[in-house]
Amino acid sequence: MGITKTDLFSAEQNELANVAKALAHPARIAIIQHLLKANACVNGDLVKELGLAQATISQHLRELKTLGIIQGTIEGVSISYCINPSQWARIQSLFNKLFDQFDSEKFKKNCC
Amino acid sequence: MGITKTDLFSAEQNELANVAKALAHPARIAIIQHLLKANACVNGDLVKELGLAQATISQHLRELKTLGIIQGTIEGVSISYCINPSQWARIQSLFNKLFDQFDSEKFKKNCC
DNA sequence: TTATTATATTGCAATATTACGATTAATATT
DNA sequence: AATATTAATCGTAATATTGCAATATAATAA
Repeated sequence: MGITKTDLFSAEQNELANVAKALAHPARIAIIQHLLKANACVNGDLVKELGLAQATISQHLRELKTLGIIQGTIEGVSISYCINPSQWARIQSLFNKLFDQFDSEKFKKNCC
Repeated sequence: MGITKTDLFSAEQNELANVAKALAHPARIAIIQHLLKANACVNGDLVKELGLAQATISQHLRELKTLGIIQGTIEGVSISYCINPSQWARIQSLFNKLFDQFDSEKFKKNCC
């Protein structure tokens, strides 16, 4: 089918899965890393940085924007993008909540 | 196309994207959470826990196994699953490396 | 052996994703 | 106004993902 049965899972499980999906492409990882490194706004020179077509980059940017991970502000003809700090913090906490469920000590004794 | 141009990106970017892809489905999140919560091996009663068909669960388990996130050991007729602690730690560190690139102080002053 | 139980694999349909050329819309420059 | 620049959107092709019924496989039980 190719369609996910979201109703079977909790809101948090679905949200985490959606965030993970946003990170599930190296181009989007690269875009995020670029914006994190710049520590500020960056014009759409991403097309030159990554080796993908303008339309493709634009599509990846839209996905990240849809999830609120990045913001874009118009700057004349071009557009400046940056990480949305609060959403990025939220994503970090979502992942940390998952990672924190892991107790490595118990696993050492108990695991198959 | 539906095919990712992995050659344009670094090994680490591709690995992180692949790990994110493994987490990019609520059923796989739920499976991982279940195994983390148990803190031990769990027989394949996941089919009853989640509301998906046996074939579907088996497919999700295979994806997680392929990435080394979970392990399965045969236990008579059934199979016991658990988190692979070292791979889980590695995944955690991959994400943390990404999150650590974010300097919230600089963003407060500088962002668009 | 035969049946039962648990899981994996196969095959398929429906939908999603990735990528890009072409086009469009908006602003700048001349 | 005419042209150039930048980025979004549309349309389309190729491939991937999700889900399940049906079947296969493997181990145990009767």
